[in-house]
Amino acid sequence: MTRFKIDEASPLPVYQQVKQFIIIDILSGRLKEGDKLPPIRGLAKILRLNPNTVAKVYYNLEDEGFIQGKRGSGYLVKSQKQKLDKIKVSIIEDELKELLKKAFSIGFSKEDIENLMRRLLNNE
Amino acid sequence: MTRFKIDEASPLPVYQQVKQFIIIDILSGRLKEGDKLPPIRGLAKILRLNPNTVAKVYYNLEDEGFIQGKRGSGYLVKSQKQKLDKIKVSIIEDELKELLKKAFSIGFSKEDIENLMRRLLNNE
Amino acid sequence: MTRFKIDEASPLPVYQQVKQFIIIDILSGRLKEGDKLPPIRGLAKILRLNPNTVAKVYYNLEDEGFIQGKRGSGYLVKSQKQKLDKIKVSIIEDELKELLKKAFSIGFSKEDIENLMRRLLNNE
Amino acid sequence: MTRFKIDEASPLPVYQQVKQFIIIDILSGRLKEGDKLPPIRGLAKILRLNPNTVAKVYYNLEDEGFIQGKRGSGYLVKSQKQKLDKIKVSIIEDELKELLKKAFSIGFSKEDIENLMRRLLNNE
DNA sequence: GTGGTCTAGACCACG
DNA sequence: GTGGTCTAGACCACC
Repeated sequence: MTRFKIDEASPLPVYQQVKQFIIIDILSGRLKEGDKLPPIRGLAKILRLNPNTVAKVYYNLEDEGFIQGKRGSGYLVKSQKQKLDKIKVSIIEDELKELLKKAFSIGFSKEDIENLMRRLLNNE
Repeated sequence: MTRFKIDEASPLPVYQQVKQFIIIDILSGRLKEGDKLPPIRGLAKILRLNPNTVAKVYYNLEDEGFIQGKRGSGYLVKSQKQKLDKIKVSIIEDELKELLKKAFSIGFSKEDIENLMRRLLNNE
Repeated sequence: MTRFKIDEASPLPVYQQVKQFIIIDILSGRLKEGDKLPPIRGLAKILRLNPNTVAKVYYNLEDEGFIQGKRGSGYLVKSQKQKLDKIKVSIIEDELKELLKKAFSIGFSKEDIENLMRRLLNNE
Repeated sequence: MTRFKIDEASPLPVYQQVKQFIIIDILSGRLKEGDKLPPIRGLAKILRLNPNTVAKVYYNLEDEGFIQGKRGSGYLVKSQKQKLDKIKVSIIEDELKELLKKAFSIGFSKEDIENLMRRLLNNE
């Protein structure tokens, strides 16, 4: 469960990476509503991070409504199934929009993008 | 020329934002080989930034081969036409790959993505 | 009897919430001198709490003189009628003083408060 | 500016106390839109706290929309004047409602409360 | 000089 | 055993 690798070289701060991994686990359904997250200190040990760093991840996720801390008994996955699909689509859609905007602004045509997309989707 | 807005709230550092804008201007052809970039202090004043910040952008762009500083006469756009197309494609391709990876990992199917893409390309 | 809801999200610890509810029951007269409190394990089961948590509540209430534990026969409500009115007033008075202090410090006038008070007292 | 005293004995965590003080300063107008907050390390030194503790306060206030961090140049007060009155009223109103609820539930009458209020408002 | 991230580790409240 | 708070101090990115 929650098996992932920290990229030391990444410009993205460690705590953001861990946060991303957990969000993806929730959105993909690998972590379901009511599931218990690993304890802060436990996860910290596994990832060889300082407990404070993992705590920061959990605070963040709680702020954003993905998980819910319970005094003395850990964190549970909170998000309601109905909302998940909407979140998923909007995350991807927003990023894709940005990317298209950028592509157009540097001179890509609609066809260029369609071709690139087709190539990527069929190659991997 | 080079008219853009800094997003104070963005997690992207200011100097990265400015750098992005200039690269896009070059890749799009709005800034052509040999064009003179605005002087550091001038651009800094327009954008209400510290000159150090703009200087950092120019050093970066010079490092990456987009522009060329000339003692006493400012910075000129440098890049050779042949390279531009390659750069353009690889920038967009890399980001698109990342995005697709993410989409798949949270459960999108190939069809989901094709549908989303079609919708975005036709709507705006 | 003693029917209440724990607010998991509250910053107030669970045991404090339970304690508050019982004190209010005593001050309001719903629990009278000599009444028997539910057994620790029984109340814990009803509230879906750890018995330790309920035990802590009872120890606290005993410390503060509201109830009295009797070996083998549970806890009884203890407090003497004379004291109750004084306690009631001082609890409310202390909290109200704090609130007024706060209101004044952020710029409320005496009239603002009187108006707010009137509105609340007549509306609900 | 921002002159306050930490209550070591308070059950309220230090960082919450500092946060409260700053919010009150903003709501009262002592800190106005655009004002610069003391640097994290500076305030930490004055209050004899660890910089991390003050940083937590600032992160919190930023989350709640009261202030806005600017990379490398500190935090500014953000909140828009129009909103302030609304926030002020709702903070006090919510707390007052809770208090009245409690008072009624332990047997206070409307008159009891009006009398208490009158006494407090005229005494101090 | 300023904030952002991270580590190491202590102490306490809660369940 | 679990999270919450706090300290001390390091290192880096940004302005």
